[in-house]
Amino acid sequence: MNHWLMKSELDVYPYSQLVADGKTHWDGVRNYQARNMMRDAMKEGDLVLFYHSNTKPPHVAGVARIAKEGYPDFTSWDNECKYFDEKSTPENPRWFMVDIEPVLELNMVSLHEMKENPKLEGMPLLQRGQRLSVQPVEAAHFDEVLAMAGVSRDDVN
DNA sequence: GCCAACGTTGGC
DNA sequence: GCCAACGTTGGC
Repeated sequence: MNHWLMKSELDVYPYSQLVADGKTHWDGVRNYQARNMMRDAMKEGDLVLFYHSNTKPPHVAGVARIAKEGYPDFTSWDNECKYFDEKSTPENPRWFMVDIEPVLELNMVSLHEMKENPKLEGMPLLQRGQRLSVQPVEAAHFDEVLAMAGVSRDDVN
């Protein structure tokens, strides 16, 4: 199983909204690296750290799970949609998304705390200048973030 | 294929 | 609001 981190702006789509919705399609990603991960690497059942960006403090808010593997992002050919891309069509989709569902809300683990934790050294999220909204997470790092939130792997199975 | 200009992300 | 990082665009 692979592990991931996905960013969402708190005031755009918070973890609580994912809980309320029960499941959502992760549309609007328009970055090729992130697209490739969603299209090729994410597998159903993979676990995701759900991260709130653009808030104080930025933090991990919960665990989610890949509920449906990569498929074309239909908002990309909807010209009413802000994510419209004229180069993407149903016949030749340029952008992909996955579905995710909530698993467990976590006690907030702040970016600051994570930076202070030597066990998380090398985690992409903590690298200077990284901006990817979808990132891979090593299993050991994933477990350590869970530990910081006071839960264990067993709690998310 | 290079690279300057520009836009976006996102922490601070 | 600032600005570093970095992706994208488009002229050449």
